[in-house]
Amino acid sequence: MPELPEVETIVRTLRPALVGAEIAAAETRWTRTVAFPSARQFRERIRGQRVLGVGRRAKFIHLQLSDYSLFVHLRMSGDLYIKEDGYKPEKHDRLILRLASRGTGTRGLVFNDARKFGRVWLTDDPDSVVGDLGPEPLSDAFTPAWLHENLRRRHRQLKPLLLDQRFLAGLGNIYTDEALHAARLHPQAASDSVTRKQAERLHAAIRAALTEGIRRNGASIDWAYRGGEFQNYFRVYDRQGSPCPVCGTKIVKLAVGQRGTHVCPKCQKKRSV
DNA sequence: CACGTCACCTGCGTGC
DNA sequence: TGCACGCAGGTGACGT
Repeated sequence: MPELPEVETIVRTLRPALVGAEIAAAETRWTRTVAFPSARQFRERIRGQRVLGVGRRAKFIHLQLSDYSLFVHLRMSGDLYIKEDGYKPEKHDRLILRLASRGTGTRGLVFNDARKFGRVWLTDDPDSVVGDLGPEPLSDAFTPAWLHENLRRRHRQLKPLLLDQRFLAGLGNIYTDEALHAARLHPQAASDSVTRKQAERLHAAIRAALTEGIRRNGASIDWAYRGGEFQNYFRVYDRQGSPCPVCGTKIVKLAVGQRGTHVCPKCQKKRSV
């Protein structure tokens, strides 16, 4: 589920509660959730680690620990939250880190994930997890010139390329559809057909969609507990049959690279505008 | 290299 | 009500 803005929202929520806490023990309730190392080594190594910082790289949550980096990827249905003392593990809790914080009792950092796609890594080599990612779309490295140049370097459909985390890191299905609509580009347009001016529009649209998503605390679909409200401001995503906010034409849903894709057939033409 | 297909999983909405 | 089916904020391994 979560894309960059949802992950950022989670990071901002967790940071004040986690920084300074000590991980007293780990309970692995679905061992495949631990991508690296083995579940047993994970439990051994993480015990006694202190949380020095909480950050984000693309859709990865990054906990800087005393001796390791802990990365969490929520994939489609994962969530990460603090549970207070005395909670009972719930149905889809896959990993629980028991926390010993100054003054308080034993809280838990819980990784809940209905579909079991989410993964965690505990490593002293961050690049082994996030080393192949493209630039952060909200960083200075992501410029209109960079986007234009690198779009032209490939011959790909725009949307699958924007979803490719090695190309650009953080976009998912929602924000890609939203950005392409705002930029008036068709998701199946060839990346090397994008003009300088179109790349500038796309760059601005990507930044705007993500920034707006963060400002609204992300989107909550089947996921109300975060209080995100970006879903109330979708231009095209999940709005098939409803009017385009720009021209009133009915939004159409198609499949692009096996992903549900939402476009305004009038605003977004395959052939350049 | 680009793209299609399937796999990984569970839950929910829809339609019969 | 029951049940089959399709679809879901993601990614990665294949095959062509």
